[in-house]
Amino acid sequence: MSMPERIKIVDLLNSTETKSLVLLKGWIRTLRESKEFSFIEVNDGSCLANIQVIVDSDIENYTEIVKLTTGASISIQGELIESPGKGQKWEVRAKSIDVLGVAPEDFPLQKKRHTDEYLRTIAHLRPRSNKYSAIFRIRSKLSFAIHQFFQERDFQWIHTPIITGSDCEGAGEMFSVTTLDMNDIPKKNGAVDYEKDFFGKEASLTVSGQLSVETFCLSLGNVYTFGPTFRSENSNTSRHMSEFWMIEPEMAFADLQDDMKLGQEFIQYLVKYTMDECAEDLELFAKFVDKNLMTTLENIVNNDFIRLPYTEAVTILEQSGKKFEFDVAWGKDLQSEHERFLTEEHFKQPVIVYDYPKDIKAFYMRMNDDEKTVAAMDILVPAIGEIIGGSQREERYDVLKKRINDMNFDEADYWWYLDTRKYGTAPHAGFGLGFERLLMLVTGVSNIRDVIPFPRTPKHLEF
RNA sequence: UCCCCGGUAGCUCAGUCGGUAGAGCGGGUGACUGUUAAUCACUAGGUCGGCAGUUCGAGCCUGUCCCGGGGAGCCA
Repeated sequence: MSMPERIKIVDLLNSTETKSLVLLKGWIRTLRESKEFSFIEVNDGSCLANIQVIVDSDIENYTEIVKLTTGASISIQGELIESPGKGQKWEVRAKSIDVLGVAPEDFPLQKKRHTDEYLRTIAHLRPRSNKYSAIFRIRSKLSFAIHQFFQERDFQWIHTPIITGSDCEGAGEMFSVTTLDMNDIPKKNGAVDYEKDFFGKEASLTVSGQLSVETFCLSLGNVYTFGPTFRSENSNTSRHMSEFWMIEPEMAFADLQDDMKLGQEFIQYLVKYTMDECAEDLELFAKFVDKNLMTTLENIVNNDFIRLPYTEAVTILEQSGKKFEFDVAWGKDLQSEHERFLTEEHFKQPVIVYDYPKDIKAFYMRMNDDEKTVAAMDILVPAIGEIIGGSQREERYDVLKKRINDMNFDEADYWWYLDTRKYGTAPHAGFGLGFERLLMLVTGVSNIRDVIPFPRTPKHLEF
């Protein structure tokens, strides 16, 4: 018989019939040895479950095989049969096994639960564990679901630039991009002479694709970005990273109500998608990471989000009788503890707070008729807090120009942004959703560093 | 950046009043033989985060630095 093609373990486990000859390859998760025959559990990353391989002692390299340890990679040819043992439907009776790569005794992953902190120090090996392989399969599936959601609704995916010369993105501290010799920086009148730099001007990594994507919104209609985003804030929390992925939809001829509707539908779609398409992986999180996970997810999918004007949110907080570390007052931004009270204790479900005081929000948000608030909205979810921040954008040329001047920004920096309002302006709205925060919501994982392959945070650039 | 907690074997942790180091898992060796994080026996394995100090004596007390975690701010 000729060498069969490699079959993935997920396909073996979903098999409906026995197979006389299969070829599978993977990494040993555990090996139970005896003199006459042994059990090897093999995982190839195609699914959470392992397949059990039976090795009879009469195969030629038996003594070599039984000395293998967790982590070794092997190639197995054998027969797929119904398992006579309990606990699994199928198993493979090996005819021959080739060792592809051994794993010496200092292999850092063991057949037991490790802490997330430890696994973070071996981020190159952690996807070989059950929990992390599940996270990264879900991450991949959800990335696809994001495109599917928007493509089904005729949103165009726009690739906004990673390197920006715009110092007006205004969403946080930026990383510089330069080819200047840091040991010999050219100066002009005491300041860095950026004319000598690669782009001939100061350049940075993007903190948001929003301003760029707005120009496409006002031409292609409904658009979105999905890509990496960089912020050099010195944030040391379980919810922030220096490099993360963000989704920013932007809808033409849309107002804040449309924006809130889209935000809710988007989150519900993605949660539902995970429940339907990643059920086996999700079960691991419901069992070992967050016992209430399925209840939380079902609550999100089955109920409309609460829509709450900022002013009413302040009233609720003031009348709650709850002692907060930070005072609640109209005009002040809601603190984490306030947001958590609203979504976790008071409503016990996602809450959309909207119409915030203008002084605590960005210049591009649309001024409401009361001249005191802007058409902004934040979607708050239990355990994470803010997962979406969005707004209807100021489309009125004069009003936008005045806001830019009132905030002492240089109008010249915003010439192309203002142009979009000068020529055929139109109402539009959008939001930003942190992809990793969504993954935290869906999996119950409590530290954002554990839902991205190699986290970048202040003072951490390993791997 | 600020506040709090922690750092002991490869991993997870215990360590009493300050008297010089322990367990489980993992590794090795053997037994068992349809197991399921198998089980049983034996065995190897330590700069107690670094440096300085107090003390006859420090894993334990003091100072300082490094690292990790939780919370806050900034936000997604």
